[in-house]
Amino acid sequence: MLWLLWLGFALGISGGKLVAMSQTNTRLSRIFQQMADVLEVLGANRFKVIAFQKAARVLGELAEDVAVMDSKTLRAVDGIGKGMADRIEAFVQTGELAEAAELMGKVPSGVVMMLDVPGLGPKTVSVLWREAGLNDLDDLAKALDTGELEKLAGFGKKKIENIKKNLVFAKEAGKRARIGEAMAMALWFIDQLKGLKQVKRIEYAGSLRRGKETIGDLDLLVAADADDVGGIMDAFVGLEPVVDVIAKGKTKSSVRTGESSGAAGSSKGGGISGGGIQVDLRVVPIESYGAALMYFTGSKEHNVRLRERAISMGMKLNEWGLTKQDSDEVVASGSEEEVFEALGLAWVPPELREDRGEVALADKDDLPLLIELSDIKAELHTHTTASDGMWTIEQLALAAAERGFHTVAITDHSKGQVQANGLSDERLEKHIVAVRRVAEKLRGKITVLAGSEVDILTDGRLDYPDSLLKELDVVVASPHAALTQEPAKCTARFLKAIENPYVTIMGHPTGRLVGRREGLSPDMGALFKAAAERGIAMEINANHWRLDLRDTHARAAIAAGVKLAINTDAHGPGDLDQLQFGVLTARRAGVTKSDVVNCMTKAGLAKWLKSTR
DNA sequence: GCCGTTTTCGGCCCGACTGTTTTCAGTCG
Repeated sequence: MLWLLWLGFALGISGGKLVAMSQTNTRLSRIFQQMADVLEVLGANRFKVIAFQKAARVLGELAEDVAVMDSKTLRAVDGIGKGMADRIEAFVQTGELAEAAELMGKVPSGVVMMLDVPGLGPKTVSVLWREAGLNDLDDLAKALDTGELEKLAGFGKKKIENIKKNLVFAKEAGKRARIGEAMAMALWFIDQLKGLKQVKRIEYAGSLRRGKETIGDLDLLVAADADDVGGIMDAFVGLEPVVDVIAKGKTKSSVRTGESSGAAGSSKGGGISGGGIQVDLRVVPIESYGAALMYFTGSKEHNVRLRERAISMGMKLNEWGLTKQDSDEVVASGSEEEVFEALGLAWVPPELREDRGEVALADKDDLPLLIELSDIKAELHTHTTASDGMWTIEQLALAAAERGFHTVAITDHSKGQVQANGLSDERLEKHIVAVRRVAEKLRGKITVLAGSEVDILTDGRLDYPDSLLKELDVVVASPHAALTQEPAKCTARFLKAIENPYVTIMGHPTGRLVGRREGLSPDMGALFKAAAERGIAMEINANHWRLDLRDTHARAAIAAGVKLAINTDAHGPGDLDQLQFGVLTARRAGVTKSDVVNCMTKAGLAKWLKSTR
């Protein structure tokens, strides 16, 4: 029960309107972040700066549109107090925030952009602006060459060289790698280092361990004896993809990788992280491993919450362990479980460590039992050579069986997907026969269902007539075109599709591509309500380019009582491995196996499919 | 600016690394 309350609270669900990504929330989040930046350069109270940063973060993650939230609910949101609520309401009323405009007028935007240069913080930027008269990155580049900056206090040769070197990364700031890329890279680094005899334990931490859809930098944690640290650091910075050593110390090193390091294993060009990625390596003694893993996994906000709790209990928490405040006696440090327990908390799964109420739930031992990868027993969205896949029906079915699935649905594209060789009505009819033939052949090994990923046309009609859809076991209805439709229009479009009596799953509902395409912003609350009433499932498309529904949507979906489907949308070998990213996304949403149709037994799934008709 | 089973004022997490420093400030996560 408490869990559901938390869901409601975290999402701000109070009968309000739920949108994919509220324009108001996004714009205000951006404005508050800019205000925080300007305040920082102006040397404002740092807690005030933090308050603006937090408000920006909270608004960016909020699933409900602040424009339709009532005043009381707004003020109940963690991180939004009277001041922020007043600003939000003023912005909603007038469409602007005079205070923000005034603030931005005090510091040139080019000066604020200097904060994006790694190593340049508010203090340094303030000096460059006020004392050296630099107004933007171009000014900075020129000043670095003339040598005039050496006259400034605190500016030595090395510092100037570093700024010069880091200037190019200002443009890369904020660019993040998709989780699929980051995971491959992290595993590559771990593979290289785990063979060293000094390494007792190694794993990735940070936002990758938390399963975020994009990752800013890789965090690796190693357990080793103090005497062995030097050798490990040397090996780390000497690895082939490393092009720059940012820091190298006794317990911590940071490097940057090259643009096309073989480690990335990325087959698709473009995307978010055009350049390399920063990798941080932290080495601690095995006795501190648990505390260090917590520290390094974050999130920062979650850690702050735990440290505050430690203080209130007369203890101190850092990466070395949980200690008594007065005596420095170590209370817990070896494992995460021990540290959480000593704090009076249940162990919190990494995916929930975002300071969204999980500590309060852990305090009551009321955390949800999150879905696991091994809970998935069926794949309901796949493509074969009939449309744009690389597998034959049988190859695909056998691959699914090999993974221990009891059911797989073949769902090739519909005729509107010309570029993907979508099936005409006639071809689909023949395809169904072919699928049934394979199903018969593999009977006993795996259940093979005939399906289709049918396009939701721009007006909400489906790409096949009902008479044909009726013949299918699974109908995944997805948008592939008109992905810039107005929210109201696409909401109506999707509601109409959900009404179709033969739809079983709504596939990748926003059509976004992580870091590349924004996708649609339908009224998700309305879709979830309709889907729940119809009894159909909403998909978490597990492909790391999509992750659609995203985590916040999935959370809102289960709160609304909607069943979820986690599918890979597999087009060929290897794609079934994408399932892990869908499961991570679901876990971040607090999803349990009972929320997901792919976790049902064979009979249970068959019964559910029937129930959607 | 936010927040509160030590509450409406007085706090607000903690440590590593770097560079320019003779003991520390700035930045980062």
